[in-house]
Amino acid sequence: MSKKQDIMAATLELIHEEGLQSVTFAKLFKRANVGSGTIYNYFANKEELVNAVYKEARILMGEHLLQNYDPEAGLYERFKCLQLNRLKFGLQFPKEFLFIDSFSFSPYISPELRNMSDTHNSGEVIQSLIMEGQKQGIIKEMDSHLCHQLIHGIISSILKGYYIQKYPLNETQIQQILEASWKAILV
Amino acid sequence: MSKKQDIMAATLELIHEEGLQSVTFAKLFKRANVGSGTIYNYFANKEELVNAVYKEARILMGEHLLQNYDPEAGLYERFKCLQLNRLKFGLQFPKEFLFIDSFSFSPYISPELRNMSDTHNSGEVIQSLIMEGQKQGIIKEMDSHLCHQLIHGIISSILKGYYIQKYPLNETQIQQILEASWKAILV
Amino acid sequence: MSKKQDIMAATLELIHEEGLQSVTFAKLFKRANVGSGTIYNYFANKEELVNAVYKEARILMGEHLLQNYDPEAGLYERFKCLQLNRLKFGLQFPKEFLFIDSFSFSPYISPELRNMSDTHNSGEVIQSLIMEGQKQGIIKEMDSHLCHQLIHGIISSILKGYYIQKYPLNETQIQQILEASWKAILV
Amino acid sequence: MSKKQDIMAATLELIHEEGLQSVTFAKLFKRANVGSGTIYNYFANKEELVNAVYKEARILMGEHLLQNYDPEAGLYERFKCLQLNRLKFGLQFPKEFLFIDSFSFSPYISPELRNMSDTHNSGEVIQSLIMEGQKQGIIKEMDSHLCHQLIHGIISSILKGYYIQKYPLNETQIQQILEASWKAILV
DNA sequence: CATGAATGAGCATTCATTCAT
DNA sequence: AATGAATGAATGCTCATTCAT
Repeated sequence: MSKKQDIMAATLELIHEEGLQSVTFAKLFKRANVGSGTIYNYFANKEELVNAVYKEARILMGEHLLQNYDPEAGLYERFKCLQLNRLKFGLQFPKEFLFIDSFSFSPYISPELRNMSDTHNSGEVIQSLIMEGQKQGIIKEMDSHLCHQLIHGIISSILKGYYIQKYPLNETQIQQILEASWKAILV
Repeated sequence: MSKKQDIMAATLELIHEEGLQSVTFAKLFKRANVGSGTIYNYFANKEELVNAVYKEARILMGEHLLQNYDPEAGLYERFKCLQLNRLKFGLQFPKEFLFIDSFSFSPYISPELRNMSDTHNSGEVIQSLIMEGQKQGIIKEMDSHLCHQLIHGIISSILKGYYIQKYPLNETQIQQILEASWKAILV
Repeated sequence: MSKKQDIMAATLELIHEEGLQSVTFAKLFKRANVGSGTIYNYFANKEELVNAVYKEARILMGEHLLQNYDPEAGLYERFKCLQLNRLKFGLQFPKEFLFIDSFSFSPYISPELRNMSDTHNSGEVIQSLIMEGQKQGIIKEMDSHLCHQLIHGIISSILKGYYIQKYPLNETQIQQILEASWKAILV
Repeated sequence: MSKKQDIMAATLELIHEEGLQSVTFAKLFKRANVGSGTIYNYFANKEELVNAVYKEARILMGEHLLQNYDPEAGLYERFKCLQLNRLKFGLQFPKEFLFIDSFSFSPYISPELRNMSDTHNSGEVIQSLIMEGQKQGIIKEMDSHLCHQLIHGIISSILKGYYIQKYPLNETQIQQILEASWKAILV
């Protein structure tokens, strides 16, 4: 692995373990096993580093959100696929998921980055799915952003409870969550 | 207002505006209009101060969560009351709500404080409401903590979207959210 | 005991226990059981307080150095009396002795105070005793201040070793010390 | 000279001039001509710095105490050599001598360091010299630590008087002191 | 590219001192 | 006379950043 990747991996780990506020460069260099000046060959400063880590995590998430997505499938099938992909991403990449969740509203992340469209524009896919459902009279008429936020919020919240071991998340629970989030927005 | 309250109010404001990591004592003293040593008459260090602010916010929230709660009312009525109280608390006290939301899983907050039971134990009220509904065959059988997390998560997520002005939250939207969170957990 | 004496006693105790550099007013007020402003009714600042404590210790020592001194006694008798008084003072008042020993050369103590003549001028008594012995050909001819310093130094040094329990100091040892210091300055 | 040595030299100077209690980092950095953070590349904190300076001074003293010491020489010759070495060390290195003298009983110096054996164990050499003299019936029978303390005390005390210019210390005085300290412990 | 000693602005915290009560 | 909350200059220390090697 390159020095650059060592540094970014160490950054993500440390933020996950201790929170951004206690991630010092001293800890970072020790963890990444690089000299203290090395980072400045790759990043102009701490903020750029954190933003790069954020961007990488967003790209990774974007790659997962549309996996196995079949635009030809039924509305419910497509909905379930999107929700499941998000949930599975959170289960597989907890550090990345939490990092994105925490920093998406942080002033530390540049606005352009925060609003970047995920690979393949998964955000727009969800939005149009919602509007399509509403046109068909299946999904309740409401502000599509509100609706979007609602179903994302369920996944985020469930994952956070899982991370702190409030409950297990096996196949049964996962199906319950997908159904619940679907029923929440039906007419 | 006492100096102690000045300090705590300034702390909450600054955390809301810039995040904990950029709350320096210099900013704090300027905002609270006190001398730099004054805080140490009330708090041993920064961590104790933040914990005190957290505790106060939790107490405030606890006072709101069970307002107008009628234990004799119907299941749905009681559910709506609890969800509405939480939503209204978030609307009325955005700083306190976000602070609690962000720090409830932070190592900065002492475990005892994090697990404090809210005034009147609103948490238990919700848990038993869920179990009551499950016994009656109204609410879907699932891990009650999962169910609890799910309905809280909807409120939190919706509020965060509102705070960054993704959509308005007036009476129509509020009713939609209450219904959506209810339908999500029905059988 | 008056507040003023409480403060001075606490000061001496704390200097003895932890050294001047770690004697803070906070510790002082706690130990003396007075309010933090009280000291300023008696002393303008910390330096004045320490100087007052020094002066009191010097006065106390001065009162002991000439006890039972018989100007009519023989030279050796008088010498032994002076040395014994100094030694006994150190044994009876270790805090005062060490405090005087440490601060006699410190810039913290005002020059006037450092050079104060002890009650009854015990310093001059010793100096003239030395010169008298030199005139009689009993005490070696040398700078009288050097001689004075030499015999004082023996007592100081022996006491410091005793304080840290290097050896006991009972009647046998005391007699050995008096003899040793006497022999040191004989012709 | 390296930065580390610059810092240690400045520390010793400042302690000598103003006492430990007034050695602030601000003064230290100015005197040593280094940046304020530089010290932390070498010492974890102020206490470690002072201890390092103490250790260096002790090592320097240890190197001087046994200079020209001839184990085959007569008892008096050896005694004079040891006393003279100590006295000359104090004359040549007043800062180091006073620093060691003041801090040897201070809680600021770690116990391990305080009890370090000087290079070549000069302490043990003196102890065995005393015991040898006692066996031969030349030196008075007394606790050997007491005896040791007595002859060291004379040198320390004389040096302190010299430092504040109470008297000169040229060849005549030095010989008087060596004789006096020898006579003090004879039978 | 990679390093790490050196830096100094900025930080949390301490503490002698003041002053209204 | 006695108090202690309030103060802010000063302190020890941290840490992102620079730069000569």
